[in-house]
Amino acid sequence: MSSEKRSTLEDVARLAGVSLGSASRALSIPDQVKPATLAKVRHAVSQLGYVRNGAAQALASRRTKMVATIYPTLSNPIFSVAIHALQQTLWRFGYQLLVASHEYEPEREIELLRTVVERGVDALVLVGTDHPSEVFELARQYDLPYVMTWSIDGSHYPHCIGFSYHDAAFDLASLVVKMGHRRIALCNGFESANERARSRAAGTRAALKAAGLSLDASLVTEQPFNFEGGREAVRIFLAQETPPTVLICGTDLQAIGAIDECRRRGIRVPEDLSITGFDDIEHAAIVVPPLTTVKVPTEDIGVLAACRVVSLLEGETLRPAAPLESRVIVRESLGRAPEVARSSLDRLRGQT
Amino acid sequence: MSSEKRSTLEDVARLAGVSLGSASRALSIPDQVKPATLAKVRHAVSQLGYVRNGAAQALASRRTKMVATIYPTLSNPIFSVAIHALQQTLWRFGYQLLVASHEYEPEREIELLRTVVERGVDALVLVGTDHPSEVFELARQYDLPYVMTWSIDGSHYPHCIGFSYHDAAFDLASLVVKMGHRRIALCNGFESANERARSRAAGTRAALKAAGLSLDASLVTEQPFNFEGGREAVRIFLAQETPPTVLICGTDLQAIGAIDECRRRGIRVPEDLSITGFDDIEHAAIVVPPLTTVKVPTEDIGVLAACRVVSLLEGETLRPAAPLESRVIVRESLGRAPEVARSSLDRLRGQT
DNA sequence: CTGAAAGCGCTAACAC
DNA sequence: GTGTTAGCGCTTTCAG
Repeated sequence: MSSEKRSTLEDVARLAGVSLGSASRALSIPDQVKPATLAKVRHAVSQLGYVRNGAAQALASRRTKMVATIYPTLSNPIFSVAIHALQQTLWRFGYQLLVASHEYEPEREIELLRTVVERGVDALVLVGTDHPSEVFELARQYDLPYVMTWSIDGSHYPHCIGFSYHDAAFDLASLVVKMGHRRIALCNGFESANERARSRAAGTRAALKAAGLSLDASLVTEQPFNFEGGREAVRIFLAQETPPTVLICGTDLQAIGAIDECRRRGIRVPEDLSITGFDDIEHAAIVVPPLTTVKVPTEDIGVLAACRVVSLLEGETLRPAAPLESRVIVRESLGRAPEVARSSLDRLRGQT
Repeated sequence: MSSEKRSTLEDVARLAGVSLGSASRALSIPDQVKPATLAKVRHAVSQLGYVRNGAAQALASRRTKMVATIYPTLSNPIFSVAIHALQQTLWRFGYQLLVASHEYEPEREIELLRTVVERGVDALVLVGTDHPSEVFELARQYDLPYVMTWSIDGSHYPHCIGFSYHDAAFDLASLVVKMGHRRIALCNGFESANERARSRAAGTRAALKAAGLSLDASLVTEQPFNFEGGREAVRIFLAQETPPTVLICGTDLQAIGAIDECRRRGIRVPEDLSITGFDDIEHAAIVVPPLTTVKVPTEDIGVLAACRVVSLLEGETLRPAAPLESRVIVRESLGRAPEVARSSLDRLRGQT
């Protein structure tokens, strides 16, 4: 139990009166050793408080039992929930999770990946399909299996766990149109290096087009995926000659920020301006007014990505996974488009 | 740039025409090799696309350049922000962060720690001071330096980065008292294995005592640190004969849940019931009504913990850190205690 | 400043 | 089933 120095497998073997090899096997493939040996080894292990040396194991076996995931940010609850699910599930299979985040900077993603490769991981879980080519080169060079999460789109990557942002956005925008909105604004995230943002925009545009509408260029903005991004969008669009009647946001975080900005300015949601979100974070149901948004399969993404990674690591060949479901959640932040002149808003804004 | 198999330091040395040892030094202690050698090695490295093998390095040097942190949960934004700061800062010093969460189960914390030790980490960042004794035993046995975060209390651990939950709670409760409240309810987290929850309760009690008041046992509940916990507290306390006029919550998450529950029930905040939070997450300012809470030094905790860990790892001897600051943030969710009979509430509840 | 060489602790053939 | 042994790729003395 005590032992000043960390004891080694050799100590265990000696104490158990077996060879190094048997001791090793007893620990990693217990059903290939005689029960008696197993018992002796186990006893010695607990007596010495022995703990494997991961580095040595990794060096000799060429597997670290670690998988890395590189996320845009941990500050969006949607991501922390998925990461948690990922971690729990990997853990259950005996794998550790190395988490890193690049805060939406492609350069940093490469750096992180490089470090993580150097540290030694058996596989990668990436967010989205749009990555610098260096990412794929590194993965190939060290033949690291990788699974991509969140997005399932036209890209033909073998292992994607996610849903169609295009379709989800399409469904939501269709509802917006159905509510009578014609002057529709979009607060998206930055589309470069983010196929989810692009798919969302595309899905939105497709829905408008299906209704004979289109997205006015002056009613689209790219903002950070946080409260402030949504606030800024409200400021931008409400300063316009003819403000929109609805603001479609790329994330709930933006939408909640937008709602807050409206409250501060005395803009009523949804009477003066409807607002929609995306993700259905827990807060979406609580904010006032509750947010109309798209529920995405956050938890499942984490769990299924973990399962797939493990399968890949165990050498299974898997066919592409089916897309998961997303669903529009109707709450109060989306209302009918005002039929008449936007009198109250105009009043608030002082002059037209 | 290509190379089918991962190249080794030996390949680099050969290509550079130097010895293995020199190549190794060139990479880790560049200013102890002749510039010419350095250049040759660097060139070979980039030519081969060489990346160190972390496991081998760890095995030989007995340092992994990884630190692990074990958090209660990632679902509280206060934690994900701190973790992000921790990670960024460690990264800057060349360390990787291994993140794990135990969801407030002490048993799991031990398991996680064991795995993390086995994997090999150079140091630990723990949350709070209250941990199963196994945690300390393991840390000692593998002499892993550790720093404890968030809480600074009477416990005499050498490396704590945080603030006094007791004092923070004291300040907040003092304000509550000053606002005229006498019937005060506390929705705390589970106090076992959580000295932060205990300190908060103690601080609250101390403030009441200083005002000649005390916390009625029937007005204290332990709930999970999430929305639902706050909701439940509202249900419990409002069902009472004489409901409280204020609900002090252990986290903003609980407070926001409580506010939501009130809204659903038509209880006005703060007119019928005042509510306070703790943490000052970004949402606290946005919820309606905005939350009176305690701002805690989230970011600093991450950054300073990282710095301290690195210092320890580099062999510096540090004296205990000074406590960080917390500050009461006054917003609208805390109002004056109603002077008169709680007529409106009573009406809502049907009968007294 | 550099080269040679001895491990770090474990796994994975390979014989027995 | 079990013991033996040769590395895994790197760091780190120790001479020179």
